[in-house]
Amino acid sequence: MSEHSSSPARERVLQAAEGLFSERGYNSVTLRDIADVLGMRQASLYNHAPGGKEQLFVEVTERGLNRHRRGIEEAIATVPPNLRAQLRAVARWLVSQPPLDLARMSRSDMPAIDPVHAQKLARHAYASLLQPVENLIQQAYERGETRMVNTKLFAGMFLTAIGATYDGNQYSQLPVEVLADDTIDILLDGVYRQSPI
Amino acid sequence: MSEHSSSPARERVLQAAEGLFSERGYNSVTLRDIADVLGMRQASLYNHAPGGKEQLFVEVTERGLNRHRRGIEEAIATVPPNLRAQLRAVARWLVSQPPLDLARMSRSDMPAIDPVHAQKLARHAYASLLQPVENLIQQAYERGETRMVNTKLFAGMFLTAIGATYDGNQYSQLPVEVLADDTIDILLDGVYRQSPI
DNA sequence: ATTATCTATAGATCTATAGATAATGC
DNA sequence: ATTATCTATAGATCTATAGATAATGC
Repeated sequence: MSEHSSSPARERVLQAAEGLFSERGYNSVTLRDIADVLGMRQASLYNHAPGGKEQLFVEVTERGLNRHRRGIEEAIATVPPNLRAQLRAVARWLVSQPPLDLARMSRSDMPAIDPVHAQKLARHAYASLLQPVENLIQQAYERGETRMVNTKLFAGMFLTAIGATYDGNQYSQLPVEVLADDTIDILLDGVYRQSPI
Repeated sequence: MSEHSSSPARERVLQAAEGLFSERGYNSVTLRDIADVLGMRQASLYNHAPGGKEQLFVEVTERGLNRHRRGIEEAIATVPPNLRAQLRAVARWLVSQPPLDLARMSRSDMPAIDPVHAQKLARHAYASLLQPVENLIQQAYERGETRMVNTKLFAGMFLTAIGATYDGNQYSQLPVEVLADDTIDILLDGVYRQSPI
């Protein structure tokens, strides 16, 4: 809970680590990879993270989740209480950040670290990412905007779909914001010409 | 292209390797992990895959992609030419198989192997998974079932959403088939009470 | 004085190879 | 006879620690 006024050097280390872990995952990133990005020696990282690789991962992941919680909240606050506008705002925030891969985190990263840390991160990820989106869809239902829907399922679909907006469509010319909007249109309107009730 | 009449022992090795690689990814699985599952020594794996870890990964990934191409094709062949029925059939096939994580493959697994193999696998994945789903949505559009939509985007959303059906909703009691059907309903109908044109 | 880096290296783990032994399939 | 396993081990890589040197911040 401490706000840890990181030195500039430490801040650079954390950012490099977050970028790499977020892209490739815990086991695919070595301390040497992180040091190389920074142009320093692997051993020097221990000055900033005495707990080593796992501490570094847990710390940058928690930081990232906190930033997302705030970023998502602020994104929502800037738009009217309308599901499409809210999801677009959240999506714009998400694509401005290092990639999120919840599936990889839960299948690959979490099993590699101390179960106590893993459980804490899993709860943190739920509270920071899934819960806020679940709330949006729930409130939209209460406003009468949407039909009844499994909110957890919808939140998961939204986050993984936006998180995957980067790759796969990397050759598509279109800016990620447009892809994100198209993704949201599918989630909200579906693809049928007209809803066949 | 050879159909390689694997011995039963070799077959067991490939299945164990596929299960682990598919769940955790290339870098998070060691040859010892695979050998442990089989109750044998790590060095013994080289009898079945002289090319070592990378050969094992490439081989089981290609095998898996071929199996998917066939499985998807057969799933489609069993149902009428209707998008919802087709996607449900494909989803039932997918959730019966080891998990697919295209995002992790492209961000984490591919960068870890020989670029020549990576490129080959990427094309293979496109042809076996994305292309067939793109065809379904394209044909549905031509039949007048759906509105105009970015087919690559839709195919990616469908595959990642179904692939993520396992985790996240693992506490939801509901069987994966029901979750998959709900996922498809969202992709086809959206979540709005009625499509607001 | 403290923080940030370095070099050097120990210890663990991982992939891969060599060569011996056991199991299997004509 | 061939296939499948084993033990033993080399060589590479990775994490982490110790202790020296350089940079920074009062």
